[in-house]
Amino acid sequence: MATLIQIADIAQHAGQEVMVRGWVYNRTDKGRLQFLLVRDGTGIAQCVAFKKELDPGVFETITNLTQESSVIVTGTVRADERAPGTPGGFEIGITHLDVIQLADEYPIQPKEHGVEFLMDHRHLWVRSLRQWAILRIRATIIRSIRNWLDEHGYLLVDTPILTPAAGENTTTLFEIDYFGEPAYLAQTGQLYNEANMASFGKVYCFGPTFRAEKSKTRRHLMEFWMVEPEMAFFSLEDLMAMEEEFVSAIVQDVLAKHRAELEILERDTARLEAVRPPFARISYDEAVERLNRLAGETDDPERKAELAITWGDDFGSPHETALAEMFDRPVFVYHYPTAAKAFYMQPVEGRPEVCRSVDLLAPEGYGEITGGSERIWDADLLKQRIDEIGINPDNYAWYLSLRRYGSVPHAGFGLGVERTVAWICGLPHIRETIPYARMLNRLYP
RNA sequence: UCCUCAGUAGCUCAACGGCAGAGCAUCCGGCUGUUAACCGGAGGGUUGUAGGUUCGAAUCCUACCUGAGGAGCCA
Repeated sequence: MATLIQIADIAQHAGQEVMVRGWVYNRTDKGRLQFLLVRDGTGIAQCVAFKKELDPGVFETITNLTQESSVIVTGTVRADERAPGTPGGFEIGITHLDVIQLADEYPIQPKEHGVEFLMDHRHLWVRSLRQWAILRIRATIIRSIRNWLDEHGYLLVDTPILTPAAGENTTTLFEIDYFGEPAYLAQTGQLYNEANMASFGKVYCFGPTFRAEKSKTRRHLMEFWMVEPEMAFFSLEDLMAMEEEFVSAIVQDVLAKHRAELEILERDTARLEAVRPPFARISYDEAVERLNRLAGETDDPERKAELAITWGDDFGSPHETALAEMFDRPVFVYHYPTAAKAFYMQPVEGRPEVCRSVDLLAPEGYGEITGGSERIWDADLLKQRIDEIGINPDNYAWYLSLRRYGSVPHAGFGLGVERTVAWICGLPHIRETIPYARMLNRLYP
């Protein structure tokens, strides 16, 4: 009796009679010889059918198989270095095959397609080898994030998705009708995290966040996943020390578990091996200097204009890319101008024009993957900042009150999962890092 | 929102003012080691939409729609 196996484990079954349940990834018709590539979710295996070795009806069935038909294959595993697949090197000599459903003509072929077509067929595209590799790595990244935090004393405390008021910026909120009242999809769990950290010390929230920004770039989604740790008694220096350990652990975990997937994606893993503490730390002041020095050194006027920056401006993506290229691993940029950052960030002592904030820029042009800060913990200062930027303090009454009941210095940050996946996988666009991307012009499927 | 580019067969593209084409996919035939197999044959089109210029428009012009790349904003 054939043993049901997973293709990932095919090497352990050499010489055995096995059964594989899955989908026909591709078929090559050589007349009296048929090659099937069958996927089962764990991998892809080549299955070979010789006409003279099979019942004529079964062989006929195989020659009529269409791409993505669902099948149960029975056969004998043998090592063969010619056999393609994942893991590959082994193939199944078919002795029997049952068709569960003969697939209609499948729209996605094993060849190049346009982006729009693939995104319209995302529900099928996720079956493709590249997408399979990416989404498996995504799952590991998420698991790795949670494992690291859970093992280091951080408590998962969920924050609401339906919220009564703005987290940061009212123009980028999705508004919904909450029984006649306006409500908004959360764009951060941070304010709630600040309440929760006073109960548990070190907390994190992890869920989808929503931003109605009309941005149309390779690094933006309307719905994306973010993990946000928040820690009591943490300074900016503590935050950077924690972040570099955390991010390095995620990268090293993916390297340890997904060599095959990274190879499918043709990722240069040497760049990932380098991601270990310590990461470089440069101040915003120094970053501006470095950028202007670089702009001064270049002869290309277009490039010069792109890199030049006046103190006080936030970095654009050419700036982030140029800064990140100066280092072989992620780099921290800290003490941003207060005016360019959110209202709740702690000003630097004696220099209130900059704040105790830090962004982590990924290498290879992947830009900002985390953003964090020390939070203002003094009640009067926080109230003053809220008044300065002109938001309604009534909406923040509970948040402000946290500063009256045992307020402590604290800090936290948010890490964008999709940007992290794009960086680790070496993808040019964030749309492939999430199963069903929600973008400016994309809500289907 | 701005700038640039592109929409032609199911898919990827060619034809750039004068007969609407190819490869892949599909269907039929051939092939016992294919790696996006190969060889022969067949079917498949309101050239994004609307208007204009012209004897004649896929091709030139205008508007709109859709998408891509970049910018801004951000994780």
